[in-house]
Amino acid sequence: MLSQTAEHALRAVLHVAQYGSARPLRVGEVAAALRIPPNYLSKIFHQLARGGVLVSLRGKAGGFQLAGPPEELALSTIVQPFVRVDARRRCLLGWSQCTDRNACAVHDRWKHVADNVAEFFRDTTVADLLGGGAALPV
Amino acid sequence: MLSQTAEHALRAVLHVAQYGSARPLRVGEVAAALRIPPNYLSKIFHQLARGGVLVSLRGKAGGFQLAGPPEELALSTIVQPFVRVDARRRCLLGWSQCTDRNACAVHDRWKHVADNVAEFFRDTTVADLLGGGAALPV
DNA sequence: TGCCTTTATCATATTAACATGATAATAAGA
DNA sequence: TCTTATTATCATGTTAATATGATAAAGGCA
Repeated sequence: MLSQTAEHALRAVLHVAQYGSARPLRVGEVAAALRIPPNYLSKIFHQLARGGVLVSLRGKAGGFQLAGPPEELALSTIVQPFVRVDARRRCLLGWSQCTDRNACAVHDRWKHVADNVAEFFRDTTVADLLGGGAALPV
Repeated sequence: MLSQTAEHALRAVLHVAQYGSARPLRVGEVAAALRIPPNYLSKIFHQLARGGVLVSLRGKAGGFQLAGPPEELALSTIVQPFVRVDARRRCLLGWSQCTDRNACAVHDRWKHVADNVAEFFRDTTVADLLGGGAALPV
């Protein structure tokens, strides 16, 4: 469902949201906690910073923190830089001209399912997940 | 959502279902109609035959046909040989031990969405799509 | 049997995702 | 200013998905 990279991003942002409110978290700390290759996570964090999800602080006592309140951070925002927005992929059969008006054979049935997925990512925030009381996986 | 290979499989099986009732369709015909590389489709068809979706006939007047009635052919059956069944992937956060009892932070919310997707593939048949009257994309 | 057409299979190339390693730039503090 | 800790960036390696090319095997038919 999500690429490995997007999954790393999601887990890492949740980690920062949970443990990074007092001080910025270093890439190395987060990478070790989540078993993500440090250099790889470094680039993911950099992209998240460019995307406005995290802010970075260089030098001693530096690291990454959430750029805004968890209540306003949707999962779709986190994942967005890592999913290629490919028009072909919006139709199950890869038909680029597939719209409501000009529908492919699976369009109507698939639309409900796809919309459901999109809503999940759009409407679920980091705060929703942290508030639930469920533990974050390691 | 689907890999390129699974998408090819789906489109090709729908094509066979629509045009292959009178006689078997050759790989080359289907590949040309759907703009899928012939050698690539050949292997996809072979896998579909091994998976019981298609039957193959060699030699002159050979080709591929549906192995059973379209009413009994679910999309999940077609796609199954081409999606790796990876336990890690069943949890959005990649947590391999994520179950209803031992849930990750997104488990409950994600479960509904994922179940919805699984139901779509399980409950939608080839007949459902052909009967709708909508054109098949090329 | 011999020929043609088709699927079956093996070998290899291409591309993108995933990951690692090394170095540069930046910031804080002694 | 110098050292150290950190992010930023460049270069490269690895792996899996995607795709191509060539040959082998099988079936139908004169």
